[in-house]
Amino acid sequence: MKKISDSTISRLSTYYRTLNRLIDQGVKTVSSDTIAEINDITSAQVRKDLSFFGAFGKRGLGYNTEALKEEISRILGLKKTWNVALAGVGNIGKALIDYEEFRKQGFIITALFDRDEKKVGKEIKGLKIHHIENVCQITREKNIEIAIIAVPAKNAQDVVDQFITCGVRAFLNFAPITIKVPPNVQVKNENMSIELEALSYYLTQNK
Amino acid sequence: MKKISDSTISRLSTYYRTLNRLIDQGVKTVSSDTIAEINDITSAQVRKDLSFFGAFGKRGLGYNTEALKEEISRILGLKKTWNVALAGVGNIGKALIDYEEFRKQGFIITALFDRDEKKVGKEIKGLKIHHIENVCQITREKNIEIAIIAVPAKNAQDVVDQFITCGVRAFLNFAPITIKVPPNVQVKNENMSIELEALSYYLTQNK
DNA sequence: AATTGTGAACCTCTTCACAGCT
DNA sequence: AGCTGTGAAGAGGTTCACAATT
Repeated sequence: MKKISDSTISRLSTYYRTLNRLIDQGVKTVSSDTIAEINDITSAQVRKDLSFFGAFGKRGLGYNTEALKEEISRILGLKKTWNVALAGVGNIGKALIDYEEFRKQGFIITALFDRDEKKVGKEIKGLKIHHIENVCQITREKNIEIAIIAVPAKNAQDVVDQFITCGVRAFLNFAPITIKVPPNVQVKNENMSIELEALSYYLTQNK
Repeated sequence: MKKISDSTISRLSTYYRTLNRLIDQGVKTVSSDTIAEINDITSAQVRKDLSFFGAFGKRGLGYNTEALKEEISRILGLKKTWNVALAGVGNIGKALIDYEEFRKQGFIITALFDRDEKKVGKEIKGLKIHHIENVCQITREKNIEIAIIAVPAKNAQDVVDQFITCGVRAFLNFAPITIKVPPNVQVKNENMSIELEALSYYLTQNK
């Protein structure tokens, strides 16, 4: 399949949320123009993004909200639930365990890992904290497909490498460091300081 | 000044981290090639990014790590500390209060807000939780320049609007919704579900 | 000899604009 | 009449490749 850009994929996610909200409000049909306006983009962008995957609208009418939501859900692979491991049970990690939004979209944190002996063996929300050494055993048992990396920067590459040996191919990385992975593995970064620094840059330029 | 792309700015942040690490290791001089390799990009990209702001290297030699770090720090506006407000003291919000990385880069959370009467008046880490109604008073008192939005999606636009009336022009938004702002206001999004959904897409395509 | 700084070429993403369908 | 789907044009970002400098 033709390579679709990251921006298109992340916009599909926002359309998905938009559609959910519209459906909650009882809206049955929506135009690309309305979706665009809600998300501060152009309607051509919305139509182009969708066109990579098919022709889901009706000319003159727009899109059926329920049907389009289903299509996007299928495209993004949200028809199933995903078993997610969380490595690093610090501040950020603990907050993510309770993060409703993940669960709602079908991402279920089913395994916790840490390197700190004081934490290993304890439970959080009914989930036992495992030592990172046992990553392969647990990953197999729990059928983990995605790992969230919330460990300190200096350990992040190591931890990812271990998960990769166990066959995990998708990572959400919170450590402020570039993780190196082979081409068949995907890393998405969630680097909150980078965004704050962009704001700092903006305010500095526009004093 | 010529408009610099968001990607250039966020790469500057990663160069900044890279330089800090190199300096810690006692490295005095670095080439664009080394910086590139550490961050999995091309050396031309590194040089081009820096060239928008000046000529900081020496041909044949590379860049002085300490000097380049100072330059980037100045460009990004990290020479000062920034007073940051946090709206929404839920899971995510609480984790951010303790997030060392922010403080280290000079982003100091100095005011907390929530709408929940049960939380208002309480303290976390010595910071009193204020009602969102008092946002202008506190924002002025504490000289807030950036606000982190960690409230539920349905309240996010409202809360941002209130901050804008008080003169705040930079937002880090964790709510999974597109915030509308006038052109002189900047919003950066930290939407963790979007990244997970991109991983879900990737795994679904590459089964 | 090594490495920067940069115009030009290239590539990718976005927007335009309109034919085609409902 | 209204709105989609899309080829073509346009804008923007990345990489090339090499002259300039240490």
